[in-house]
Amino acid sequence: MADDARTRLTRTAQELFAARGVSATSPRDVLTASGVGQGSLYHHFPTKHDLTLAAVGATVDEALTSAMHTLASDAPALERIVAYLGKPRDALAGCRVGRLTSDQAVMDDDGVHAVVGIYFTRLLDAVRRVLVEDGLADDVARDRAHTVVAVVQGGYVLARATGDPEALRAAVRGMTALLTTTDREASAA
Amino acid sequence: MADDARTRLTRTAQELFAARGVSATSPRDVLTASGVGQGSLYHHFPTKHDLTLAAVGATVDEALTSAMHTLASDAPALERIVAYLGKPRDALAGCRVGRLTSDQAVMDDDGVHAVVGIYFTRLLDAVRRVLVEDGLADDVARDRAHTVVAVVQGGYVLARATGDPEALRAAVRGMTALLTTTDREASAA
DNA sequence: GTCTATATGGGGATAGAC
DNA sequence: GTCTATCCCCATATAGAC
Repeated sequence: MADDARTRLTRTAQELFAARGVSATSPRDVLTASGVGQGSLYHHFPTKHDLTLAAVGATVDEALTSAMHTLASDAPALERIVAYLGKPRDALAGCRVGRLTSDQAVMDDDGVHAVVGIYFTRLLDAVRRVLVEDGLADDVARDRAHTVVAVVQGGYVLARATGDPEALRAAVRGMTALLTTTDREASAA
Repeated sequence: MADDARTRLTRTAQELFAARGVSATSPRDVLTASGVGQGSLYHHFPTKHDLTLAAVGATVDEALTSAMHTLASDAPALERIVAYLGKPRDALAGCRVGRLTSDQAVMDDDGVHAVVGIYFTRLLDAVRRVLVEDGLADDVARDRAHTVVAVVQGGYVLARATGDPEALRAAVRGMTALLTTTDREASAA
């Protein structure tokens, strides 16, 4: 049952949301792009909220799985952080989850907003744990985890604003340099 | 001439754009909130594009002036970077400029998009110059400038996603700690 | 479950008088 | 420069048949 109407609708919505955002995507757009009929859409998803929740939920699950995979490899802790920073990313497209943060349709919908919140809460916590494993104190690790995730999210913003994907790479390189330099210092101490 | 119709329209649009984004704000919303009449709006701004360009342009000017003020004080270079990072910010509101980066009405409008791009290009360049002044090599300074600005932008994303303004503060604290630690190391060398 | 038809409200603007 | 009236289109559904 991988491609019944419901699944096709969810997947199409995920793609359109990633490309244009939730607010800018109408149920009609999803119908047209998925090839599913109107009666079908409103049968499976009575309101746009329902469709949005399903699509955003699926996207968050996928993104979280991918991030956790990188952060939980058997490499040394610092290398996992560097790997997370350096993941290949479509900079000009923006983060499929982070972008939702300035999408009015998402911010106005408590259920969907909560799902986006959970994504970052889990991601921040995973990064924090890796940093603790690397030897950092709890509070320092917490702050630094926020910094690491923020650099990626902000890198997307810079790339989209300037139209230059290199802006994200530069932000990540700068962060990686700071982390690996600090590490050397810590080892020397 | 501080409060003729044109000025009031621009200022009202700036506020509404900051609060709800460009896509989610209609010319009608601006009319109503400004108290100006419909004929008046379409006289001064024939299309939404014109109104958006005026409002976003004004917001970018203000934001740039404020940032430059911080970055050009007579304090030591590193302190200016730390001051930029630590500026008081309304974390849950998001960056008035950065948020536009995922606003479809902005990304679809080349003129407005360009103005947003200029904001970040200038800001990044100003930060880079301060870092060079602090003794960093040109390419290292360029990367690190991206990192600094990205941390702020990403901090906003985290704060809005989780609903917690502390997320921005934590990201900034983490970055400040890394920068001041590295500095100590550099001085010791 | 899926179809076609229909409905309401707002977005973005135009027309023409004052 | 500003006013009121009007227009068309699309977003988001609802209705009821098959």
